[in-house]
Amino acid sequence: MQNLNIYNSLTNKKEIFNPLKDGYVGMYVCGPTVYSNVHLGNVRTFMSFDMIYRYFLHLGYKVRYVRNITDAGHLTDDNSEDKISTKARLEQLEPMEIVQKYTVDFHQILKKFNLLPPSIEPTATGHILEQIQAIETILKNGLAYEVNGSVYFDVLKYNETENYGILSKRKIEDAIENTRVLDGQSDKKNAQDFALWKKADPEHIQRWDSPWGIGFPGWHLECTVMSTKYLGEEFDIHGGGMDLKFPHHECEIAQAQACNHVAPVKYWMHCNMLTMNGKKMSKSTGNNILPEEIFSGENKNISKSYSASVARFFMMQAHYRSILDFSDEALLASEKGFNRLMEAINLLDSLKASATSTFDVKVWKQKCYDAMNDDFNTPILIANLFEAVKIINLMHDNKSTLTSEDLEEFKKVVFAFTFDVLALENTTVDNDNSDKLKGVVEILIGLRNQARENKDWALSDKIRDELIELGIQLKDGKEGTGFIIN
RNA sequence: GGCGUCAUGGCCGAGUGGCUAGGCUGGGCUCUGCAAAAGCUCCUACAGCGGUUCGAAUCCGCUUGACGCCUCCA
Repeated sequence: MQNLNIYNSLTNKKEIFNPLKDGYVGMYVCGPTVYSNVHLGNVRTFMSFDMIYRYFLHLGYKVRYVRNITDAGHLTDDNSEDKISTKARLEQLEPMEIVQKYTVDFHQILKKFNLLPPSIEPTATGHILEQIQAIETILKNGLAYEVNGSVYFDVLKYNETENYGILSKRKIEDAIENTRVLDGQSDKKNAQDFALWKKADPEHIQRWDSPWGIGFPGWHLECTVMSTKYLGEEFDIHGGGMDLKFPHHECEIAQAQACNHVAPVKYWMHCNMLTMNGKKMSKSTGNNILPEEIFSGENKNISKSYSASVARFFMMQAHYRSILDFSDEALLASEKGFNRLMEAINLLDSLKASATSTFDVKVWKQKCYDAMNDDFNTPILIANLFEAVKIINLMHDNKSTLTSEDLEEFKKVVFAFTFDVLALENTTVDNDNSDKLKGVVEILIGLRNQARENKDWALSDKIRDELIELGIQLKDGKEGTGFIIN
């Protein structure tokens, strides 16, 4: 197996991937908080890790991929109620109805973008007991304290022997200086302490019994507990959006260290933000676009609808660690490029082998792997796929050749990267009516060819132009006329 | 205010010292009855200023600008 380099946010360097156990990968990715519809920015992160998951599978690893559903615990701005409870009150539903509604939406959307389901998808509410046990352990280890029915993690105490800020590269002294002023009615000893367990006010709907009274778990604990339970005290990869790096992931490290006395994660991976109009997409600010709006075209930021595959291709054309700005213009360009790629792939099966090869398939194949092995560089991979497009078109025009052995290898690699790794779906292939539709188009092509032989250009052009209006484009080539249906 | 990231040609977007990224757009050519498609080809680059170096988009410093985190966020 070839060396795979991964950019580790913990060290800010690319490192050769060495799994804890040969041939196996344990990967945890922070999932959504299910109190509203996922927007395209959320989708980007999950799509990036789907690509990463798929590439590991392609390389032959056995992967346990855990992605949670956060269905409890995230507080709103006023710190009095969590987001799911707030939404439940607003929509007059049970919190679990809210959770169910948006979990179903989440799954449907990801399926449309062709994401594989994770191996395990645990929920926070399904792991309250484990969270209480973890809190007890942290209390026992002297790194948390109870105040008035709530339990807080003692960041300063932890920082005496460990490094709070190891991931986000913050110095706790700076944080203290900068937060000294805002001193509230908080029970916390220090502003940077975070809640492990919060006492529930009487009106709080989501509530569980605990050794410290009725309450609910803190918002960083679930990931620590669930990753430990399903992947062990140490595991290979932890991923999530860049915006979770601090405080969420920093707190996860602290909690895991406080419980198990080991660094939980070998490689931290962070996907960058999808922006729109230069600003981060976000649920709370409303600067976002929903997948359904992409599919329907009903959003003021786009001029037309786009397929999920085009959106996926658009995102795969940027590196996962780069900020990507969403725009109609960029989507239009991606759609054209995507169609060109798919049209070439549609020609692959009709290509004929020759006695010699004019193109080095082995070198090209290695370039594809080199791109992916360099921290999952999908834009470079796609550039290489466009080199393949050129070869396919040249072969189609009999201007380039491959031996049957090379051709088989070439097809295998093109298919593997396009469909298995990038997980693009060939929307240019037709649906159930295709055979009949194709037959009709073939008849029209025949009529047009007769007209052309008779130099009846008026008729031949009429057939061509009326077909194009229906979205059927004829392509005249040396070997006859082909067509694509858009 | 603190910490951090980024600034590439008309647009999107790769590239951690010397060698064509790629896609989209625009011009020219080949093919074609004419187009389209396809192929070939061309144009406009590395925010600004200074430094290191034989050589920098790539390293260092400063300036300007943008964004992210510091509160829930993928």
